[in-house]
Parts: sequence; structure tokens; C-alpha cells
Amino acid sequence: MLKTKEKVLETATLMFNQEGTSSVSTNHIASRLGISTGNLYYHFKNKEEIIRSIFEKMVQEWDIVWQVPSSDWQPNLVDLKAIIRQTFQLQLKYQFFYRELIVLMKIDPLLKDRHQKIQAQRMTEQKRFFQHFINGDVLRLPHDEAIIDTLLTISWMINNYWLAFLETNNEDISADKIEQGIQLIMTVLEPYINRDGGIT
Amino acid sequence: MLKTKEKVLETATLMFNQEGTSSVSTNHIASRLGISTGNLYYHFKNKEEIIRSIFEKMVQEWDIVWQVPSSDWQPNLVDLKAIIRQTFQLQLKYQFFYRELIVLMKIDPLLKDRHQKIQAQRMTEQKRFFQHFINGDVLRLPHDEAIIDTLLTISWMINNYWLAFLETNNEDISADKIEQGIQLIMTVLEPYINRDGGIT
DNA sequence: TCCAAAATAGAGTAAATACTCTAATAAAAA
DNA sequence: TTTTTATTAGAGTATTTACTCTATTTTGGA
Repeated sequence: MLKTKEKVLETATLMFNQEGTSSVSTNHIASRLGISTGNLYYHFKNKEEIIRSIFEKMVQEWDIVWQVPSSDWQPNLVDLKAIIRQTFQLQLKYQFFYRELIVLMKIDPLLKDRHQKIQAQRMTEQKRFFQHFINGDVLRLPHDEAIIDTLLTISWMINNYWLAFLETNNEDISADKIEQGIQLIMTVLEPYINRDGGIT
Repeated sequence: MLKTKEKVLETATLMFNQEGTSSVSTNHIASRLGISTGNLYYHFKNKEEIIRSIFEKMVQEWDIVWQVPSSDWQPNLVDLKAIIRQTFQLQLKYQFFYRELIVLMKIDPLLKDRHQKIQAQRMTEQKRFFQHFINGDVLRLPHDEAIIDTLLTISWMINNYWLAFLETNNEDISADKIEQGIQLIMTVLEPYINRDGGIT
């Protein structure tokens, strides 16, 4: 059975996803859980600390998804798609973050700092990841160096905003829609995929 | 000189952009403007009506940007870039909307309905717009029909989320960054651009 | 000039929010 | 067992928020 602290994070995440952070008060969270506000504040200094803790959980799960399988791993599109798929699933779990990030960072400078650090790290990691695919001859890029950054940025954006985009279109998110998101990224990379390397 | 009603919308927009809608109360807006709350509520039924009015203004400006210049207009990349540039500028002016849309729609079902209608309309318009470019031989697409929708979706997403993406990266938005956003979209279209048609 | 309608001021309020404080209970350690 | 520490309950509070109400002023037309 989960400890109170973990239960708060879990329930808060669900409620934030459903109603948005500003509509969900600490009192709401406590009463939904059937605990007292005193208890909730025993575990968390304030609402922002709850949000920051959720962020840290998300970061941990994200890191697991994106770690390179092993040192002798051969980059291929099937694995890439699997990773993108898992990233989409994480976004689903922590939807509110992707929706409200900018405002949340405005309200909480600590979260802002933390996010900025993480984001910078990830950018570097992803670039290295991408390089694997070029070195592994799965992707073949023009001499123009800048194109790597550009493609990476676009892929990142699709990966980050596809679900939000669906939401603004009032489409509900199904496994099928996630595959469509993967497809979008593949379309961007398509012109640069080397048909000889990796399995499509 | 602007009427009170217009001034409220203008000031509210600025404040929402700076601090986020949930941090800006109707009292804040009134006092920033140096008017009474009574006065503000004389012009607007509630806070949501303010937000909806701002949305309508944004829609109007957007429509001006995207109307096809004239019936005998020849599609070309220079004009396309100009339109994208103006769209980015609109996003800058109404930043808070792009950041908070999903939550705002959750809070206000009227806004949600309205946005959904507008969004659907625009999708159709943009598709027609895109078709101009194909018919005008500026773009050449593979027989695969689905690719049109895919490219359109990706372009739309970049156009809608590029500035938000920059914000999460803590980069401030300059004219230069806007050009970079245009470049992103062009990179996506690049493999399908017919070098003979239109001027790059 | 007069008057009805439009615009404004500003005091007032119910509800909600984030959080504190103290006392009680449960769990762990000695 | 006893004692210390970790949890929990729940009443209480200062502040804020969205919004109302009434009285006053301004404005534009007849």
C-alpha cells in the first residue's frame, strides 16, 4: 500500500490532469483522499512543492525511457518508434504539465530553474541520440550541418505538442492517435532515411 | 482615445500575457486601469466574458492575415512566409491564449465551443490554401494523398507551438527567432518544393 | 436647456484559498 | 514496557476573488 506522500502525488496528478492546477486546491486534494489538510501540509510545504515533486517523478520516468539500451546497441527505427511511443504515454500521464508548463514556471521560479536545467540536459542527450542514427547509417543528411538541429527541434516539438494539439481539436486520445503522432515524426525524417540501414 | 471597453481588453491581454490568467484578477485589471470594479463589470458580465472577447479579437485579426490576397493571386513562397510571419506576430500579441488554451477551455465551455468551431473552419481554409500551392506547382507531392494532411498538420503545429517552445527553453523571442520558426516550416516542406515554381 | 440613458465609483459580501496551530494518536526504538 | 518520533485530525484564519448593489456623474439627443 502506498504511503500518504505518494498517494497525494498520485491523486494530485489525476486531479490536475482533469481540472487544471488552478481549479484544484490543496483542500480539494486532501478531501478527495480522505485525509486532513493538516496531514497534507505535514508532507508538503505548499502546493508548489507538490507540483515540483510530481515534476521530479516525471523526470525520472522520462530518463528511464530515453537511456540508451546498451553500449553495443545498434540504432534502428523500430526502437526509435518504441521510445517515442513511451514518451507519448508519459505525456498522457502528466498531461497537465505539458499544458500548463509556462504558467507554472511563471508562478514558481524554483520549478522554472529546475525545468530549464533538465531541458538543456535532454537537448544534449537527444542530439547524441540522433548522432547514433547518423553514425549507424540509418539517417543520411545533407552536408548542411544546421539541418540536424532543425530536424531534431521539429521532432521534439511534435513529440511534445502532438497530444496538446489533439486536445485543442477536441479529439480524444487513443492508441491509434499516438501511432499517428509517431507517423508525423517519421514523415519529417522520411526524406533522410537511408533505406539500406535499419528496418522500417 | 479608446473607449473603456476596449481599454479593458487591451490591458487584460497585456496582464494575462505577463502573469497568466489565473494570477490576474478582475480587481487587478480595474485598478491597473484606474477604474472601479463596478465600471469593469458594467462592461463585462464576468472574467470569462473578457477572455472570450479577447479571443474574438484574435480571431478577427487572424482572419485578416489568412484571407487569400485576391482571386487571381499566384501562390508563392515569399507570400507564404509573410503570412506565417504575421501569424507568429499575432501569437506574440495573444501569447497567453496559446499557453493556456486547454485549461481555459476546461473552465469555460462557451469558449471551448467557439474555439472548436473556429479551429475546424481554419483547418478547412488552410487545406484549401495548401491546395493552391500544389495546383500552382510550387509544391509537388507524392501520389500518397495522406501526405498532404500530414504536412499540413506538422506545419500548423510548428506555427502554433514554436513560440511556446522557445519560452519553455527560456529563450526570449526576437525577430530573429521568428525567422527561425519560418525556417523550420520550410525545412519540412523543403523535400516537396518544386524548384521551378515560385521564388524561394 | 432638460432629461433619459450610459457610464462610473466605491463600499460591501459570500465563498474559497492556502496555510497554521495544537492536540491526539500510531509506530518505532530503546 | 516506556519513551520518543512520525503521522494525522481538524478547527481556525488572514487574504483574495469574483461579483453585486446603489448612488452619483456624464453624455448625447430632443
